[in-house]
Amino acid sequence: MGSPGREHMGCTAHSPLYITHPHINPRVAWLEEAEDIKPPRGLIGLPEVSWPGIYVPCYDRLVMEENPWVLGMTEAPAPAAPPSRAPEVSPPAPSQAQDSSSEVEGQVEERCLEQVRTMVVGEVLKDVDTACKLLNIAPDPLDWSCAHVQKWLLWTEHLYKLPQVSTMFQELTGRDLCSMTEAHFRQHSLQFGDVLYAHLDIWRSAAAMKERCPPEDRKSADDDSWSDVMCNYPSQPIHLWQFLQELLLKPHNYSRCIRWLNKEKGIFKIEDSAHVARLWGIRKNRPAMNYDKLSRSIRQYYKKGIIRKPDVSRRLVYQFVNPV
DNA sequence: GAACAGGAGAGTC
DNA sequence: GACTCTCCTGTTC
Repeated sequence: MGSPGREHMGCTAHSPLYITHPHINPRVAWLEEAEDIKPPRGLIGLPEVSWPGIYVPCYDRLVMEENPWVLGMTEAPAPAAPPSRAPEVSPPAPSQAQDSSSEVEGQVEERCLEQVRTMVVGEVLKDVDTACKLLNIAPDPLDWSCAHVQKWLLWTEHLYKLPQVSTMFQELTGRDLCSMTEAHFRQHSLQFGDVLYAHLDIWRSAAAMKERCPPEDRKSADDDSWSDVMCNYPSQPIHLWQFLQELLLKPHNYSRCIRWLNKEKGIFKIEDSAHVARLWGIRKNRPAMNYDKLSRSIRQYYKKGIIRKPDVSRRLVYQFVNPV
């Protein structure tokens, strides 16, 4: 990708993500610094749902709760490899035994880290994919128009509860953004320039990774999210009902704001009306969108037979006439 | 007070 | 013309 600011990203013994992918963001690579875990400035406060592999609590959860195998492997290393010689061979000297045991532990740790790395990178890519689909923008910031940049800024503002920063980056294309250094970002927004720079860097890293690792190679990891992006690009206008279905199909990310009550019947509930309206506003570049307007648009579907109220009408509950 | 229902006009593609 | 946004009034929960 050859973006500025990438030159400093050297590969070090303490940056395993670099080993997996030499262009990965250094702000992501801090993950393995287990002894001094603290998020970089740019990632403080990232919501778990959005970047589950990056935020420290998520990393803990990933490793300890969702993947007990990691814990198990760390606490009880796999048995040592069988001896290569006959049993009568005298046991190794204490120092040798220690060496071989620490070597095995090292290998186990290495394996654990490798698997965690793969998961983290996979999560980052998946979340970038999801955002691309929702915003209808390309995964690579270099391809963004001024409108795409504004969408991404609004999205980032919303997701990470930043104050309004999009106005400070007007009239800039994705290429312009990518040519800016962190100092330039700070010039536009003294307080949050570095945060935005960090997020943009994650996107650039993800795009670089996709370039190096084409879809065929990643099929086993997350083929559905990848094909999502490929099917939705280039940009196509989206209908509200399609957008709602997209959210419903990503329960991992959006079940807190919208979820199925009965998927077979197409009945869903909007749990957080303001959030859904905000997402729709970002998607359509309508900052003034609210639930009142969104629900009016939903009601337009009544006549068209796309959405209706379920037989037992409940607040914030709707039904697709033709379930997914 | 929030959600719901629907009319009406305007904007965008 | 289709689709959505926006504003509005009135009703229901």
